[in-house]
Amino acid sequence: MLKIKSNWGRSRDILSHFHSIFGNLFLYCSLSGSFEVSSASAPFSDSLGMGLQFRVGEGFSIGPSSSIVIWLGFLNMCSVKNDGDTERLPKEQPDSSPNDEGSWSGSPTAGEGVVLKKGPWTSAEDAILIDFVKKHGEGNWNSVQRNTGLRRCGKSCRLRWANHLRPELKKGALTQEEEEFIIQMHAKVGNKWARMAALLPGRTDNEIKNFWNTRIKRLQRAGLPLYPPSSICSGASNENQLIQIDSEFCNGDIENSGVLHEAMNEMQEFGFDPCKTTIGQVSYVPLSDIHSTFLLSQGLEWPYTRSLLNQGVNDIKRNIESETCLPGYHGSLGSFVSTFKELTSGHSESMYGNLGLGYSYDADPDMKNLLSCSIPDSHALSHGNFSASRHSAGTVKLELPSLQCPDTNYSNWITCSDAPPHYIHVQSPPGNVSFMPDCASPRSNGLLEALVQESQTINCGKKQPSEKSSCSSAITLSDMMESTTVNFCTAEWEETSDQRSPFSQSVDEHAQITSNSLEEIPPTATSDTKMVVEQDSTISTPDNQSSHCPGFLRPDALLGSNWNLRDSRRTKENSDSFLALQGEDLSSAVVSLDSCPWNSMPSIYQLPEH
DNA sequence: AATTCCTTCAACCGCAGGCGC
DNA sequence: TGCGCCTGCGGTTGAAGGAAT
Repeated sequence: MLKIKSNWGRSRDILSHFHSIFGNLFLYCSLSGSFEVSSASAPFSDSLGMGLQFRVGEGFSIGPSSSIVIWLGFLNMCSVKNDGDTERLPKEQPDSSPNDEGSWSGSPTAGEGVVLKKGPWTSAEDAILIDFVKKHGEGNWNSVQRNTGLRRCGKSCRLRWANHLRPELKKGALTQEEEEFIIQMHAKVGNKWARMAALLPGRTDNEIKNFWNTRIKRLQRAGLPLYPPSSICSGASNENQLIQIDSEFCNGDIENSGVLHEAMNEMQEFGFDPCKTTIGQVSYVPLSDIHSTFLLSQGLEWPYTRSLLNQGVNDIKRNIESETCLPGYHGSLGSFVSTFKELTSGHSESMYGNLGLGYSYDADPDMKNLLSCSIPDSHALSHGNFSASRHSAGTVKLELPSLQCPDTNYSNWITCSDAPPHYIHVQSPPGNVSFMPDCASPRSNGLLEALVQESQTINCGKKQPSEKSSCSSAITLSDMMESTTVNFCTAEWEETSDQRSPFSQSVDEHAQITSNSLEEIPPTATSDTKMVVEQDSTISTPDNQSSHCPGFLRPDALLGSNWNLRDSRRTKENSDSFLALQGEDLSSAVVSLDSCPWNSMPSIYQLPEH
């Protein structure tokens, strides 16, 4: 960008000089923003709005006494309009302007064979785009190239406008409040950058994404948790609301859940004030993550510390012993959450800890199982950071931690109510989920590696110095990939005499959690851990076995858990009845956690075809 | 001062959904 | 229903600049 301040005569000389240097370029004079014209003669007086363009060396005139301050950008690739006449000039060949910013080679071509430019935008291009948007509004981006000659594809124009040229954009670094908001939002919605950006006026999804990626790299390196406990806590501070929402969900009236809609609307319309608002004040807490969020809100550490979790288990066991079922568990997840909160309330202090990356392989099967049960749909969930926001066929995409499935179809995760005896009803999200080796591919963004690394870090931190040496080599990614298949819930309605709908009975009638069952969770070792994903199927539980899990499991909650579920069977009629109940193609699973032959689950590589 | 490493961020890419024909 | 176009989203890349050596 050159600044030329001159009277007209000198300006013309200068422009001619540029012309001699750059050839038959187009010089673009933006009259917006930094461009200023102190005076101009008649021919240009009506062009003082936007996008004054002229061609070097051609007959333009301006009053000889005019003094112009011109910010010049060079636009050597497109034809420009001149006094309303669109002039299509012979194409400037890229190789004729090797010094031009951006790239030409391999660029896509527009309809007229115009080679589109790639690479950084020039201010001249910006001005053209701004001009176009001012005249035509946003949208119709592909017409930018057609109407202005700007040799940028529509997507590029849209991106440039959205990320850089929009007048409402905030410049500068994110504020502390905005960063906190992003962290909390990420804990809730995962990598939904656009959604976050919509709630952060003046910020772009790209900006937020870059912030997050930078942040996780930094924290990864430092071995710090991704989610500060305070962030998570505030993210679910309104427990009552969560439970209320949850209860309504559990009543099955999802679509008409006023609370849900209210919460959703509130989230979308609450007019987030980055200076004042924290996400904790927002009641947007999708059901699918209520439990995990709640648990995390208790500062529940993940990996859960053995002491805490043992304590929690013991508490639950005591309650189980006295009541057989979880007290207060009346078919509502929220109720269970309340129960769990009560059970763990005395230990919340010890719960506060590492909420971030860190799935501990320091197996404590009891607790992991327990807590896996408690977190039905969590991105951060099991390991604090795994997430699977997209369930593409056959694979789980390991995206960075969030506590929530962003595209949660809330109806997909209704659990707990009206399940038959000894069953835990689980609905898995659409699409099969598996844990495939490609998770460790470079495309996986290194998250798995990060996870492993984090776990090592944490484990090392917990161990005595003498143990650290072994710690570092305790788990490697390859180890994990080779030895770990994670069994997801595969379930089927047991062929019981009761052929009623699985939903015809309430959980509080049937959910039975016994201390015995808790103790029956097999000891685990990483090498034995398996992940199996099946969909639209159920796992049966022998009647003489009680489920360990109080009703809300979901597959990815088991990621990294040490559960190995017994072989599964499918009962079509039960599955069909479930689907009929749901009225949509949802996966369902009834999971029972009996004393299954833990190693009999098929690995994900042996998934039966559905 | 030169080089390497690291961080940041703008921009590209592929994909998916919506829409009109 | 299929196709093409447009738009939006999320993942990824690579250039630029700063920090470290």
